[in-house]
Amino acid sequence: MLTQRSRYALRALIFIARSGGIAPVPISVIAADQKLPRKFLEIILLDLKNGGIVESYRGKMGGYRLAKPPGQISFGEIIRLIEGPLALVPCVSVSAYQRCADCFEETTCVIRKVMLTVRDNTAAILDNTSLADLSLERFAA
Amino acid sequence: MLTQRSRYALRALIFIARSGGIAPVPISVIAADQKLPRKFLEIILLDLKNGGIVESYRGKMGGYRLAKPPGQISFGEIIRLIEGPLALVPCVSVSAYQRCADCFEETTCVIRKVMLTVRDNTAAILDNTSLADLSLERFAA
DNA sequence: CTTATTGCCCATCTTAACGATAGGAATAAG
DNA sequence: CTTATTCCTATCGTTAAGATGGGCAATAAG
Repeated sequence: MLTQRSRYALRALIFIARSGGIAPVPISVIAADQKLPRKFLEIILLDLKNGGIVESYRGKMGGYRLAKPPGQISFGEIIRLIEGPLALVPCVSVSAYQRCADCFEETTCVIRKVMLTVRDNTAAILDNTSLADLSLERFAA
Repeated sequence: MLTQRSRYALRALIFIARSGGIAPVPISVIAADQKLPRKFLEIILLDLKNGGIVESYRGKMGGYRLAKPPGQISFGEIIRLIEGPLALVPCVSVSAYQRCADCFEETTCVIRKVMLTVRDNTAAILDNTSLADLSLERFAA
């Protein structure tokens, strides 16, 4: 299961993408429309900013805007940034590889083989779905 | 990421499957061979027992044995039992469906669509891999 | 310059889950 | 009876998750 943070991040970004103009979207607008806890969302958007997914503008007329074209922001990137690796075990993570504790032989580990397949499938989907693929459909989650 | 519990469960079950005889395998043997914390493993095996995956025998010559043929014990079943649903969001879980909080319209939610695809792919892999598919290869995780 | 608006930073809080360990009761084999 | 084993209950420390509140800093409008 994803954490709330990730779900909130996805919803906020989709909302921003759909509001997609030149003008940045203030956090209060995002929170109100998507019914997300305002203060909590602040922290998440800050992470998204530090991760290079959104840019922010302070002061009057400020808010948040996508830092890249929506087609270049994939679900995979968002989830990796907020949630961590997509992999179910550390030894099959591409972005955050780590040998499993007490692993005998990684190359022949059958658990690893299965988990690697899962990871590759998951990554293929999430990395190939971007904020541009969402059209105008309504959403939540 | 899976929890340690799930990894331990998988390793223990694979070990039992490979030791696959009539005699039950005592927890101490599993823990020693797989280098798992004995007491912690106890709790996990108890869950596996209550979940109908293993059966246990007390007293001398006691231990654990698979409750079904290895071909009928899938990774999916094990992980669902120990870890919870495979789905990344509650609204796409088959085994533990739950409407997402603050969801507007489930049918048109684009996040849901993507997550549903991921879940189906993941489930297809994990439900079609069983303890019988592991042959004699060495493993860890 | 003043002021309203907005993001940014810091601190705090509660709750639950995770990972793990300890001790003793039940039970079965010899 | 002794010994080996599972089962049950309790406990513990740590961390993450989810969330809120207060005030500072920047910035644009007037």
